[in-house]
Amino acid sequence: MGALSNVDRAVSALRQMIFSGELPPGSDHLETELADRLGMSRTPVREAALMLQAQGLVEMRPRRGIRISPVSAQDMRDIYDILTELESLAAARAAQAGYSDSDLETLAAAIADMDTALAGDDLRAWAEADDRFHRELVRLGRNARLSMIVSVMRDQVRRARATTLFMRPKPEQSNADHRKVLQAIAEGDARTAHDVHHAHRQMARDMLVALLEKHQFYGL
Amino acid sequence: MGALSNVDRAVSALRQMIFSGELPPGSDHLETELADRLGMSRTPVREAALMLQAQGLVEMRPRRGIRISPVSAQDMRDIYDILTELESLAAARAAQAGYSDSDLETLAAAIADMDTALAGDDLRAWAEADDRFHRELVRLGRNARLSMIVSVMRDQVRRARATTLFMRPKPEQSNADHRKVLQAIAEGDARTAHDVHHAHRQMARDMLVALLEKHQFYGL
DNA sequence: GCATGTTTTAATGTATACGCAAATGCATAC
DNA sequence: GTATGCATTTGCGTATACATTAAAACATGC
Repeated sequence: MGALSNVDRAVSALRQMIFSGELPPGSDHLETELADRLGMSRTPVREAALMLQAQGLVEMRPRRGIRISPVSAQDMRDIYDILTELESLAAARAAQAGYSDSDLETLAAAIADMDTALAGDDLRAWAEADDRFHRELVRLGRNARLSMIVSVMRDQVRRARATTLFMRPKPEQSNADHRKVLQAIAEGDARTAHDVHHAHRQMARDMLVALLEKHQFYGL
Repeated sequence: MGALSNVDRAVSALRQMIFSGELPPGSDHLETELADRLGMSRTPVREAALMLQAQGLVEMRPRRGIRISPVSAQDMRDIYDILTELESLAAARAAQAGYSDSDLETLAAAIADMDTALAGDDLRAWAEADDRFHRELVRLGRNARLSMIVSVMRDQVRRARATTLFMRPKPEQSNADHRKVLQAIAEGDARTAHDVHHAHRQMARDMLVALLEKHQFYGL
């Protein structure tokens, strides 16, 4: 009942190492090396790698090792395009679902937290609350598959954002958008929820891609 | 250099068995059973199952075996929603890409084939050409990740369509939509390409879901 | 009969063994 | 110095062994 298998541990550990930069994008690692590092045999490492491969975090290439996927500016463009469409759909569906104000508390709280973080210049806290907002938004859209796809895409975005967070303009407009989306959902206005969120994400996309291209973060 | 591994073979074989109905939705199968059936050991079967699980075709549940995922009407609704958004995005991007008429030949051919099939009442040929049209459309959108997600979703749709193909109205309107989309792409009209395709898919969704619910194909 | 605790069974998760083939290094020829 | 063929190494794909542990079967008490 210690319910977490070695495969689970390997998945978490590898994700952690990837997001922390301990395993840099583009680097190769032999199955044996990772197995030793994680203190287990090759089998669970291979299975974990297979799962991470399905999510686009690594690529397994025979004899060259497990490669941590690089994320180019082009990748980020593609990913944001998908994210934009699917999150906007979720926003529309959430509006149609007719949630009560209490159902929407989590969203409101996330917005408030972003304001606080912004006032205190705590970008890390802001990013966390921003993530929380978008995660909850998608959850409210009530489409399990969509949630899963979006979370995979968001993982990729997180990798890019880690590097660009401190070089971009303070996201002041951002929260105004969030508020509009929340209001539209509360009012059951699917069209507005969709369109506002769509524009919001498209803006974010253009900004991030511009930064990535300017600084040539091809590896990350 | 007989480059195809047992894992590859297992993936193809299992997919084939799933789509053909040899492994019916909702049925459970032990790893050992499948391994015997495919004439290999458990290892490649497990790895194949892991991949198919990532695509939502099976679920691995400890001690209960590998379950072929059932697809409920609700699942189909969710899947079509995703498909609709992503294909429409692809249509818009294709329109923006400024393809020449010769680039769009494959699309035109698929449409022509659908007409022929319809005239000859060959629904199977129609379904094949329809698939071809949508696959090419997505490809023209030039977003590899999006293509991958869409193809996973389409796999699920295919399972449902197999059963409903012969009980629905002849898809006569369908090709008119296809033509409009093609024309919009040729003219570089992203908005129209997007909207027409969006409406097209939404219609298909409603029809399929209605059929599934009417006939209670919960298992499939 | 039904519920509860105990034994048995067996499917899985993981480790390990091993052959093959790809990559690497080396020697030789030009 | 470069190229070609051969030998060597080694990482991976797969099979297999085995301990763990959830589920099933069973027995026992009410």
